[in-house]
Amino acid sequence: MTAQVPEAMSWSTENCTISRTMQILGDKWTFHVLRELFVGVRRFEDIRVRAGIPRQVLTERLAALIERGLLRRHPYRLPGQRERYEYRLTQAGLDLYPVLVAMIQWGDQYLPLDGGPPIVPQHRECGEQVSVVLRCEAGHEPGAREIAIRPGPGAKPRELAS
Amino acid sequence: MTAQVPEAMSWSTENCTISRTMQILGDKWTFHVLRELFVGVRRFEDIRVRAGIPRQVLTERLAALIERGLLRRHPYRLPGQRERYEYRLTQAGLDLYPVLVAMIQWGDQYLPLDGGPPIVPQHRECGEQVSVVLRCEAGHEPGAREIAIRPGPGAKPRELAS
DNA sequence: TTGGCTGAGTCTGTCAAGCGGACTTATCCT
DNA sequence: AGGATAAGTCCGCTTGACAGACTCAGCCAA
Repeated sequence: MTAQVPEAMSWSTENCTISRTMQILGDKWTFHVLRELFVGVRRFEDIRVRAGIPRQVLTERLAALIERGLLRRHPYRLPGQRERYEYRLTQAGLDLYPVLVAMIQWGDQYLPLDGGPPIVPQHRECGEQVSVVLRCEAGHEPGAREIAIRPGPGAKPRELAS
Repeated sequence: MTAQVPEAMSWSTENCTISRTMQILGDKWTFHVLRELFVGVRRFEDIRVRAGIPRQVLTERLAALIERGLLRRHPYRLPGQRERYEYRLTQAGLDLYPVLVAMIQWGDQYLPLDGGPPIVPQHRECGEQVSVVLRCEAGHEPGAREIAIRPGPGAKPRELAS
């Protein structure tokens, strides 16, 4: 029943895609910032208040997301005020939609609220709800137990130095 | 061009599904732990070494994930050793596959490695690579710019107390 | 032209959390 | 009895989060 030595034990974790992605996203606040941008809130002060982030942390996270290419600063000007900047998702940022939608979907299933889901991703054109689906190249849509995460071409054998 | 007041500004963030999901997953280490479990590494010491997590932190994270219902402890016994416990994903945990796969997919696209992807999710039956797809109820598969995250039935108006 | 307002920060001191390394416990083997 | 091992617990240091005060630039109204 118990695999004596799981296959993965022979492979290094140092270049794992999940780790590398988590170095960018893997922070309590980063997802809150992204959520705000995805729902259309783009200004420093609005993001800060809605997400409840300490200013300093927000400053730092926005800078990091810009540096990583997920956001860009965009000048705007309200009538009778000076020019300021808002933050917008780049294509790389927008391509996190599947991650966000998958998280919403999981949360709605396992942490449901009485009143129903508070936020819903929808297709702009038809107004229908959007969800994520797992699909293999052959067109099957496997359930969770039919999937395995295996080493790929870039996998490195693990060093077993003490 | 700039939305003067984004629609989302009128809605509360307090019960947001992403926040609630992030209260469980939103931690630098939790995803590393989940990755190990998804690739089949289940034992405390193996997880600790591979993920490079401080023992204390691992202890705490495993306990939290168990309490939240994503993992369960499962007794095992190696020949000539006493009984110990390993950690396995529950159905709720396995249902995070779409989140993990979406993250791998994003990482492979935007943080590619020379040697190709180090880990690949595949369909056990046919061996083909699995990816996530966004799909609406009407069967369309919208791109990132065709999606909007809108308030749903459970959305609460925001309190504007200072 | 002075003074106030506002958005977007920076500065500062406190306190919790992460961290590496040493120590502990329980069981099995020789 | 002595040693090995998995899974922790304990300890002190350092890093980061946090709240709250302060700054800065440009615009407005008086």
